[in-house]
Amino acid sequence: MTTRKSTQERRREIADAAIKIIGERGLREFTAAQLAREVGIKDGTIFRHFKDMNEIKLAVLDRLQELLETAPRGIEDPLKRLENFVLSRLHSVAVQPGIQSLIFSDQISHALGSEGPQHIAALRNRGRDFIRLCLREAAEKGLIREDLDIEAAVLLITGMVMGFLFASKDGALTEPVDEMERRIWQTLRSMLERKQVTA
Amino acid sequence: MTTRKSTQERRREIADAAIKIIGERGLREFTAAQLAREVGIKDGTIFRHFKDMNEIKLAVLDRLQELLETAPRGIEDPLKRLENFVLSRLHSVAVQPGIQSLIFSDQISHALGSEGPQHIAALRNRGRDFIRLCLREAAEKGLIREDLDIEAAVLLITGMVMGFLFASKDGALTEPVDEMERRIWQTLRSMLERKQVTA
Amino acid sequence: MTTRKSTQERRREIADAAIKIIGERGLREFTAAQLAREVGIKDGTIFRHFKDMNEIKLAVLDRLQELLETAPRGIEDPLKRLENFVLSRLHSVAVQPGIQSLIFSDQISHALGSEGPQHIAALRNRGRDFIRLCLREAAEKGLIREDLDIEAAVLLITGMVMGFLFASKDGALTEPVDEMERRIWQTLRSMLERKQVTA
Amino acid sequence: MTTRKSTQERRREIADAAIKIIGERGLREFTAAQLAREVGIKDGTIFRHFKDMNEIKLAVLDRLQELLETAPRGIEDPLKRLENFVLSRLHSVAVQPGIQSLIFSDQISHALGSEGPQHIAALRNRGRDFIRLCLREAAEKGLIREDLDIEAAVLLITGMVMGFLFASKDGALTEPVDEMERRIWQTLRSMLERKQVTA
DNA sequence: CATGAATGAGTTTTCATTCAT
DNA sequence: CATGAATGAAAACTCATTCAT
Repeated sequence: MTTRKSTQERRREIADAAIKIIGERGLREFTAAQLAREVGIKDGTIFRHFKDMNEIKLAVLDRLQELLETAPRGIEDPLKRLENFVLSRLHSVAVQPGIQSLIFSDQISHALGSEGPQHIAALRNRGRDFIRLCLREAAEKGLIREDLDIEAAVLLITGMVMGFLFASKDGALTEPVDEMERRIWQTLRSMLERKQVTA
Repeated sequence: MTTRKSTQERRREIADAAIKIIGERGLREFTAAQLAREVGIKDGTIFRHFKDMNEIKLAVLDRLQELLETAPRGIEDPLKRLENFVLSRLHSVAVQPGIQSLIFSDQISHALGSEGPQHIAALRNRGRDFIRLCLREAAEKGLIREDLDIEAAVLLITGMVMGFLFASKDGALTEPVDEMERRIWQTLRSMLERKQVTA
Repeated sequence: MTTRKSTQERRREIADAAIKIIGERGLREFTAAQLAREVGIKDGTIFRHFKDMNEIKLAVLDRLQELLETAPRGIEDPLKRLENFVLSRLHSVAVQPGIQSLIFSDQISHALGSEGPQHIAALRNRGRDFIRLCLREAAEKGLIREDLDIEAAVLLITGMVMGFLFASKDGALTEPVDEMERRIWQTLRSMLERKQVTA
Repeated sequence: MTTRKSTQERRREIADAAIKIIGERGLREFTAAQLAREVGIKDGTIFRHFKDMNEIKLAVLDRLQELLETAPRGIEDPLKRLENFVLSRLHSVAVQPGIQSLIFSDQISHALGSEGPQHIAALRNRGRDFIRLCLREAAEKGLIREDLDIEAAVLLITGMVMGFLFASKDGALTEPVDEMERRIWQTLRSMLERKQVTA
């Protein structure tokens, strides 16, 4: 009955199980036993694939990084690139809330110990950097209003994803998720726009 | 050596210690022993003041509610009311990051068990309701652009606080905190504004 | 709201509460807190009246002795005396099962520590002695069959009370309690009787 | 130093240790730590073999049932069957007093919680049922006196075992145990007998 | 590679007891 | 005489981790 798999496979399985558990049930349930049950092996076996729990947390971090590496490239128009990025994040909130939830909670951050905050900060900074770059390019090309405070806008855009995430978690959305996704982008869009357009 | 205090005092001390610990060190460190050490009593003594850990979590919830009950009232201008609210939240992020952090993480939510999400959702919904009311009133009075999508704006504003919170946690602020606070509100402000003004 | 009573009164109250608790809920519930609640005082106060829990157990023993001191005296006919004794025990089983239950369980015995078994044995021996004396006198007076094995009969009679006690606890009585009481004595009676009588 | 045994073995060891401890030292000593010491493992290890203490109590119940399943079958003569049964119980009192002691104390009953009394009652009722059946058959076959009150006799016989049990515990036996066993059955026997026989 | 038994350190909680008020 | 806060020790579990098989 025992399914034998390579360590490589098992490592991914375990990391994914960890993400699922932490995201859905919180850090308190993130135990070797739960992990093992989720993967379908016995708890002792976990440590054949990972030295200790800390190594698993690091693997989780790596996995998250992979899963988030969806920043669109190769699109000419910076605003279009931003739109893709934002919509993809908003969509991932609706589709796999666990992951986004994980990134914007302090759970792993704390779990990882002293280096945790740095790791997680780095992860989040990638998103900020991407947004900042898009905005700068758009500003240079005159695609957005000149007086836009780019730094504030970066915070606003990253925050919006969170606002959407928590609202959907709390059941506080007054409209269907997919409609809301569009409307959020619309609102954001009109904020960035050159005023003249609407004059 | 023994410091004797009333149960009432101890309960508050313990609840505050809980907030501090969860906010700063995460749920994993939220144990009777840590709580006791923080307060300066023995761990068994905790349970002379609280029936069990769950009761402590509920006390934390109450305390959070108290700390957040700062929604400004009595101000005529809805936009001014909103400004006060947003600035106070932004400021509290800078001053006592633990609390805001707590509200926008799933930590207590999970800790509180099955009813946790509801409790926390209710807490967060208050903020949303307040913002929604301000925006509606402002819209009626013609103080903001007519085509503003109020629901999207609610998410955007709540999210902004989070965006600021996480950016400051991550050391991702390019400017000093207090300046950033002002700039964020400015940016938000100009977004809500009637377009004609800038025509 | 506090009722102040003399230590003497409190001691009896506490001992009675102890009997009630141990009899009805078992030794595991016999704690200072439960005792205090039953009596209507706070747990610390228990130790103003008793040095420690052990002293309470000894008081329980004394109280049991008192409650059992109902061995009838002054009746001429030894068989009548025995009848009174047996019926009174059987009746007490029905009326206050806790006490009898206590005497025939090892609960206090164990609770009292190393001297417990002796104390309890002494208590139970009194009943045996009483029965033995009645039977001997009856034998001498030719009121019971000559070939009766008195020692065996003593065990049989004491056991019968237990048989009745446990049957009534287990809901294993096929007839109403009071009828059963009579029938048991009848059966016992006919066993002791001289055979000639029924020839 | 570590002795490794199968869970199956350990479960039996632990259940037996539980019977020994409860029987000899009482429920208060029935703790995971004592159990572990008796078996020679660490206390936490207990819970690798049993979910919790309650599961151990249930195992004790099962084990008791096994140990008591000695009701003789296949003997034609109902009185002979009864004799075997009674003598075997009396004997087990002398040989392994802990077990009988356990069945006629409220200890496990209370320990098992709300369902405890039922479980234990069921266990005791088996004995009663067996005795009742023997007596009924004997009555039908005219082997015992016609006027015998069967229900009273059932109580009397079960009680007798207890009477013997407690007397031997209390050191109240005036004769050697094995002689007493015989004499008790004799006395009982003569009680059941048809009167005519002795006329 | 996987299991299943064992462990040590920790967790929450209970409890007898002390003592300042 | 009574309370209410505090304590130390022990209870019942839990959990990461080790290792013989």
